[in-house]
Amino acid sequence: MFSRPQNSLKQIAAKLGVSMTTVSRVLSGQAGKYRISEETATTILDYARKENFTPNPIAKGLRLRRTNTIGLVIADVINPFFAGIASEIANATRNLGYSLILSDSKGDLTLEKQAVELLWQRQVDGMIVCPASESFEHLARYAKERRPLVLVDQVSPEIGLPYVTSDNFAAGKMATAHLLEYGHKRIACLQGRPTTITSRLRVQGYAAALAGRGIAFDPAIVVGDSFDEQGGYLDTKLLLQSGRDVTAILALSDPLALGALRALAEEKRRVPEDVSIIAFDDQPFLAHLSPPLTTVAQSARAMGGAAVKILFERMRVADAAGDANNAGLLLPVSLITRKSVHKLG
Amino acid sequence: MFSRPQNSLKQIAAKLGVSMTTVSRVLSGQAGKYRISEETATTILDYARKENFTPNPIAKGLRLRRTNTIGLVIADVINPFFAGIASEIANATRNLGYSLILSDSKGDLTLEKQAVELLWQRQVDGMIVCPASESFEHLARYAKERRPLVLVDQVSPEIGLPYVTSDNFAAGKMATAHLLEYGHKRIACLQGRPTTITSRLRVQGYAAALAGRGIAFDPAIVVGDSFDEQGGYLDTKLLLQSGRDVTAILALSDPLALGALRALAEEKRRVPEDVSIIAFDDQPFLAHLSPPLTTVAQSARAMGGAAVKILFERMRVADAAGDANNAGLLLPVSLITRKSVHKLG
DNA sequence: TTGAAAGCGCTAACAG
DNA sequence: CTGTTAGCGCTTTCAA
Repeated sequence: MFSRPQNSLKQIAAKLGVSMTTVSRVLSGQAGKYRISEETATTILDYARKENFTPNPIAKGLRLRRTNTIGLVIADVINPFFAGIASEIANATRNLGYSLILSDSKGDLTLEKQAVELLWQRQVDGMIVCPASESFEHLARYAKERRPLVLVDQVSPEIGLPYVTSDNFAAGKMATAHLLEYGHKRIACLQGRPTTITSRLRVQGYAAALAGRGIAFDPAIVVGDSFDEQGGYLDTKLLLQSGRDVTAILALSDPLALGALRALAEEKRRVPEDVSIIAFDDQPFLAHLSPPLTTVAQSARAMGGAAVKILFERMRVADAAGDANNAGLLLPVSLITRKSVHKLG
Repeated sequence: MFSRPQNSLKQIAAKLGVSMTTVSRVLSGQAGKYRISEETATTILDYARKENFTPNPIAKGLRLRRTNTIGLVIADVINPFFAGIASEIANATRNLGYSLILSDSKGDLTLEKQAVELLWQRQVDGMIVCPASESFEHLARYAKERRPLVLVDQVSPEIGLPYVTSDNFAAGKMATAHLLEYGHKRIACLQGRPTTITSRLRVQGYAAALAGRGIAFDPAIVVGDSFDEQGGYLDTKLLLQSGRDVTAILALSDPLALGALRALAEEKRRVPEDVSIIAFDDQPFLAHLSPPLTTVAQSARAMGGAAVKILFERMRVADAAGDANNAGLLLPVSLITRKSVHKLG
């Protein structure tokens, strides 16, 4: 089919008058180990170089039962946060000599399950998944099977799989504390999908900060059920029209904050004079809004990088009697202060 | 290594008392063709279903010389435009039963070359690449070898490879014409990397629109050499401080527009009253800036989808005496009018 | 209607 | 220092 005929160990061996074995050994850097003569080795190496030959990874994979391939299933590559994770993972795995098979689950649990199964079938040596939803029990069996699999972002410590995520509790608490310091007492929270682990933890952090100041948690101003712009718009609108007297809004995602901004503008509330706002996930454009938005930043790159590190450690000790010390990593978050929080009183 | 022992055709055959061959045929839907008895077929199918068995794709790949795998090399997954393309490609290929091997070239030509080579080595059945730079001559040989490879975004018709990109010339012309209609005559252009095909075509469109109105092309106000925010900031700053009297800026990317906005704010020019601005690539947040930015939208999703269609067509006719009618696709762009263009006079 | 056997390209015992 | 051989899991002649 292609005009460039793939040549093989066998062909090279024939042409050079040596055995396949020798060629194989030289090409896989085992010349030293088998004490193959300098001369033979260079002949082979030169020829391979000239012909631009590399052993067929498919055949290798079949024989070795390892494919030098990592699977990544991600909820939604368009989302810049996930894109950041994916980018970092792509680079890190490449640098380690692995190829990346990417699967986008579109936030759909069924697709996610299929993707994971397909990837194992494809014999990936390891896998990273950003669970699409709040349920990842379907992944539990892989923990038992001791497969190299690490969870990112949406995680559950109980499931017995290594993971890396941000310290979402601290994030919620930190943002709320900031608002509190600036004199806010009525702080609404746009919570995103409440069944989501990240949402729950952030809201818990929010509640903890409030409790620290002796302020009651008011369920009426903790609202929302999606992480997107539309949700932020709608819930802010409802909140404002309900006449609840909030002086600040904590939006648990960037799109949520965008939606809130739109609602606020429509309702003629100035930001931050009338209503302060803090966003989550520091996308570059936040600095360019008016006003520039104060936000809680989590590092997608750090998450991706850490996931790869943990995964490869797992792969290394996979067959060793690894005692599966469950590497769970909680990455720190930081508050980026800009101009969307107003000092009260 | 894993507790779940992969079972194989051989094992199934043994357990069921039939031959591997039969199992293989049934499982690959060839039961009819070989007139295998209803009974045998269902037995095998049931067992496979129960055991959740799927033939090892690696072995299959080795035997069949086709891996059901597509390669994608992309300049930068974090860039939302490329992320959109990647997302669409991921979904489309998945729906067609293919897995996607992703490689991020980081906009680096060397990495891109390596990625492409590695992917062919990995025996991908087809490949899509978004060239990182203005040079893609290194891809020319694949055209000669008649490999299924399609270029996206940054393309060159002469190279003999099928491609899909936006109508960049029309895009530049359309945006400029809009400005012209609104009475602008001194229109600066933040051109991004000028060696880039997309930049060149858009600037040509800009020039054409100007020429259509008998306005001279002034090289002094067509500036810049990168597509990022920093570049937009710097070049706008210089432009303003040089005292050139521009009334509008055409920014050939979103980040460029963001940078321009920052510079404009610093220099106390109001948008759009003092200076109008049009951006490129419609990112969701553009609607949330103040003012909401008018922009030229190109559909990343459409590009990804089209690329996959063309690729699979190519793959289908790869060995047929395909007359290689060079499918080059120019996707239409559209102008999204918001509030950043002021009517003059 | 079914099976035996060869072989895809590679590596790893085992044997010198 | 080098080679022979078996076999990874699959599909496909060829033969029955």
